[in-house]
Amino acid sequence: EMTYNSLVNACLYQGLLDMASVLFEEMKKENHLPNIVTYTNLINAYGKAGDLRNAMYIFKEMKDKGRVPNVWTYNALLKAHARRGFLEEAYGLYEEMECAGCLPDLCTYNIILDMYGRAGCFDELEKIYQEILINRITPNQVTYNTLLDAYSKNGHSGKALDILEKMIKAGCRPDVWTYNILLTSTGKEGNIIEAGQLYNDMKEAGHLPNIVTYTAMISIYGRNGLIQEAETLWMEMQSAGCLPNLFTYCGMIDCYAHHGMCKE
RNA sequence: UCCCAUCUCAU
Repeated sequence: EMTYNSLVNACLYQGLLDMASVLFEEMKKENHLPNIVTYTNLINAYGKAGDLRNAMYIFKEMKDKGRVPNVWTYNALLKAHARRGFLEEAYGLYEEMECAGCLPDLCTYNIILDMYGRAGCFDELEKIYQEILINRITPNQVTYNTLLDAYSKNGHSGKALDILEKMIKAGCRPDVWTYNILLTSTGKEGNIIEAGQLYNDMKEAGHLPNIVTYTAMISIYGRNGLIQEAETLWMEMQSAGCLPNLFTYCGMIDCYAHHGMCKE
């Protein structure tokens, strides 16, 4: 039974959802009851795949079999709905968890904040943020990054700066994600110099750029015809031991394609 | 109050 749980979870960890579900079914046929971690991981995997139907099915099944969903389970299901844009359903789950005696944690709130941010529902977002404070939960880096991303993506750069200030005042150090969010939105607004400045600030603050940073910067330069700069970063990235991924290649190819350099 | 799973960024 422990072996089955481990096998299913190992498959999920490797992204082998199909294999995991085969083992999961086999496990049940042999009358082993999957544990809550296994159920939660499966819900997560289906959620990531955008497969709400199966995520919900697993959730129902676990309840039928007497496994009691915990915060992690609800968070997984919540995120699955949030990412598909099912705001009402997600909020329903949030209320359901309260009824089930399952207290929302900061992850729960972060997921909901992210959901409203993506949807551009700022009134709801503010309401949730207040709820966090009322419940005397201390926002963490993820919370601030989520808020920053929500506001800066929607053109509210002034509000985003307020958040950043709040974050720092609260003693929460901006991390790589924070910088990535800031430089991406700054670049999209056409402030290329400022984006480059943020990139330098980040390094000076002792943060190593990651693949997301490089991809964002390369794309910013590429969109603005600064091919040299994009190429320089491309090489800098490799010498830093950071390998380009599909996102990075797309950024670089776009850069060349939009400036009549198809050969490259 | 053993161990394992959940939240935010780039094309």
